[in-house]
Amino acid sequence: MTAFPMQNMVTRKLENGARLDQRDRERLAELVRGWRALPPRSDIISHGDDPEFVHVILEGIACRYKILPDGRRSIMALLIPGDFCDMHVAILGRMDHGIGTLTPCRVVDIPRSEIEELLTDYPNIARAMWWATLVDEAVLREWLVNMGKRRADRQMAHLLCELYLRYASIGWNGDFSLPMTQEQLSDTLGITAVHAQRVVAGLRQDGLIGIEERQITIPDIARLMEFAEFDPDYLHLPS
Amino acid sequence: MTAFPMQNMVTRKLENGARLDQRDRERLAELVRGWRALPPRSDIISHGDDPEFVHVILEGIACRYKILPDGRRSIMALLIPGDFCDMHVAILGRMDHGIGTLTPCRVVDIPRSEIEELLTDYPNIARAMWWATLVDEAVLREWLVNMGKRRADRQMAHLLCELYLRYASIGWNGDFSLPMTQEQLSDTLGITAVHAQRVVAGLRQDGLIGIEERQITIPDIARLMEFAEFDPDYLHLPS
DNA sequence: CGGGTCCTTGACAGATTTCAAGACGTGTGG
DNA sequence: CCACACGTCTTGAAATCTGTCAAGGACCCG
Repeated sequence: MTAFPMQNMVTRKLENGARLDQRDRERLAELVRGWRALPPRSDIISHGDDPEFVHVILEGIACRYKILPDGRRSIMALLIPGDFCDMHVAILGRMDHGIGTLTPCRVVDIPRSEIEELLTDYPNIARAMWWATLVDEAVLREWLVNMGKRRADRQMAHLLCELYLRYASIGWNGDFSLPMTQEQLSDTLGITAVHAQRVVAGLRQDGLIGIEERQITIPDIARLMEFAEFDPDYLHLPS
Repeated sequence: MTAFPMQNMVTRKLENGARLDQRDRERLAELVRGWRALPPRSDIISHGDDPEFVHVILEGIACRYKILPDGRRSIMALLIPGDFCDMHVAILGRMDHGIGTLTPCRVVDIPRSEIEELLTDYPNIARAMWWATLVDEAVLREWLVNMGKRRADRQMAHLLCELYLRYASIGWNGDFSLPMTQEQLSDTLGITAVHAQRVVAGLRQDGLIGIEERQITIPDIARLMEFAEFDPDYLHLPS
């Protein structure tokens, strides 16, 4: 899961939500020109910030997270290439959570003024961005179901199916292999790292997932989806 | 928790998110003129619908929910007076979950065309509605943390604190008492009804909540908030 | 080599579910 | 008025899942 044509991730993602024309695509291509590289475990934006930039992931995996009073971390969203981190925080005024990298990332910082202009002058893009926000909300709802009602092994399987489809939806063409640690997965699913390891081991033993170079792979997505009772409806992808 | 000045619930709620002028208020007052009454356990809008109306709760409690393949119900949001049920589904195209009443409700149905007009001609209201959508998302994130990291008793306490503040934010002036059944609470927290009952009994024994006429009351909100480690930040209410 | 991160394993404790049964209140119909 | 059904709440005991604590191994990198 390394190099792949990254300029287009944003366009591909947004085209799932609205029809874009050539002018839209060119503007988006301009926007993501200058990027910066971030190491793992670094904050893209911190809790409490009143952000002047909108951030977009071009490569790598980041997350929304909160730290509890006792120091535990809760991951509430995974952000992959094409995802906007904090599109509409301006309306809320301040971040109520942090966003940080899990793997090495490439990130673009877009001044809020440019975004305002974008939303005004490019209605297709504006619509696509609201679509993305609403899908994020739908994903949160599904995670809530997942966490509330399913046991850890199905939960893990469900998360993997979602990521598989989300990567597919941005045109990811290589094999799926997930560069997340088991601790990161456990913070995402709301279980302990020890338990996450046992779950991974169990899924592997059942042949539902594979492990190559410490990364999870999916030998048979259909089987995994069946095990997870996965219904892709909530991702609102074009069929 | 019965009769209270209901026409203003919508205005009060939205005024937490944006400054409204007299013209905005008058338009909103017109919108919620005609309402209908719904008994408990009835759908306001069903999974899969492509809705032509936007629904607003004027009285009672409703919920977003999904039914799992095995028949269990998962409640992903509680909707109280002033809340818009399905404001922006038009962008997504179809409902990926259902919305149903938990108690008797009064609901307004607003044609989508009127909403479109509202969003165009009343920018303050449009902004307030996006604010509401983003707060809904923030609430979902907090629920995810709650469910993932806290034990059932704190979870229950946390939910009660949130509802207390949300009622306060729409100008609720009477005593807080919650007309939800323990089964409804359990579906919201992702625990079994049996366990929910034990948790409620425990909180009651510790004096953190009271029960009057089968409804939960809060004798000392400060103590309950402390127990729940509740931080109201995520509700983005004006301070 | 040393230090760090990550993965793995075992035994035990704790939280939550499951299954089963009964109590309580309310409304309906005989 | 009573009998009955129904939804809700309550309780107990056992099974199951998940967390906790503790330790060791694998791997990478300076």
